Amino acid sequence: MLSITCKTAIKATIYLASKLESEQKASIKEIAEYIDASEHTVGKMLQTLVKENIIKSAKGPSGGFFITASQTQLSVLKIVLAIDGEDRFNECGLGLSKCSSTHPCPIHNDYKIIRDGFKKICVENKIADLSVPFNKGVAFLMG
Amino acid sequence: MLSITCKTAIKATIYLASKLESEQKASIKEIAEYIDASEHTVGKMLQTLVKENIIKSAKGPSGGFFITASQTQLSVLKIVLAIDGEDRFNECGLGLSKCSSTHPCPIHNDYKIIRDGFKKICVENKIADLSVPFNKGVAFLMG
DNA sequence: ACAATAAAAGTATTTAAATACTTTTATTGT
DNA sequence: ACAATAAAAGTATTTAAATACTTTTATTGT
Repeated sequence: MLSITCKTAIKATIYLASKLESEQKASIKEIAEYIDASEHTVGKMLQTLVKENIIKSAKGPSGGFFITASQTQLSVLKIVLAIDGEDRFNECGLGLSKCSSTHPCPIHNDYKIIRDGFKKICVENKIADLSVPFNKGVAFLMG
Repeated sequence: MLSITCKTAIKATIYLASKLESEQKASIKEIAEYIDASEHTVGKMLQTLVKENIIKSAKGPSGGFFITASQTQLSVLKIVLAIDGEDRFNECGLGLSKCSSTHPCPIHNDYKIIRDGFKKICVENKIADLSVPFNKGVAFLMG
C-alpha cells in the first residue's frame, strides 16, 4: 500500500515525536539505527520531510532533526503525500483503467470503501496519535 | 496494493472469461492489445497462470489461451496469490515491524479491518463475477 | 513428411526504487 | 579565526520489477 521509503518516513517521524518532550535532537545515524534502516536512505528521506515542513533540522554541532509540538498535530496523510504522492489513493484496486464512478468496474464500490478507509486512517491519525513519550517505550518501532 | 503484473493478470483473466461463451482461444498478441500491455510481459505472466491452473493453453495453430467454466469459479484471490504471493495480505500498513495482535501498533486494528476487507473482496469475487459476456462489452478493461 | 503457427522457456535489457558514496554548506564551541 | 560537527546536496551504484528478445517445443493442416 505504501512504499518502503514512506513507511520509513512514518517510523522516523514517530521516533522524533517520541522525543518531543525531551527536547533532544536526533542525528541521521541515531534515527537510522533506531528504526533499523539505511543511514543513506534515511538521510535523503528526512530532507524531503524538512522541505515539506513536517519536521525541522539544524546543521552543525549539536544539530540534528526534531519535530515541534505543532508539527505533531499534522496528519499521517501529510507524510504519505510528501513521500508517495496523491496517486496512492486514486487507483482502481484491480487496475481496471477505465474504472470510475460513472463507469464502475464490478468491484468498484467494494474497493472504494477499502481505499477510502485507508485514507481515512491516514487523515484521522495525527503524528502525535501514533507516538508515545519515549520513556513509555517505542518498541514496536524497532525491527 | 497489487503489483502491475498482478493487475495485468487479473485483466487478462477477465478478458479470457469474457470469451468463455464464444469458445474462442486468444493469442498473447490479442490479449496484450486488448488490455493495452506489453506482449512480452503478458506472455510470461500467462505462463504462470497456466502453471497455477487458473487458465489453460494450447500450442500450435489455432492454439492460444482460454479459460474453462469451472476455472471461472476460482476466486480472484487465486490470481493474486499466484502472482504476488501471500505476503501482500500480511504487512502492517505503516510498516511498523514489531506490530502484531499481541503487540499492536496504534493503528493496528484500524488497518487490519482495511487489509482484511481487501482480502475479502479478493476471496468473495469469483473470476466469473468480474466478467460479463463479451458482447455486453468489457470496455472497462481497456486502457 | 513438412511448413506454419503459437505457446514455452531461457536469457538479456531497461526502468524505477532503494541504497551507497562524496562533496558542500551551515553552525557551534573554543 | 578555526576545527569539529552534522545536515544538505549532488552523484553513483545496486536491486527487483518490468519489459524485450531469441530459441525451442508442440500442434495443426496440407
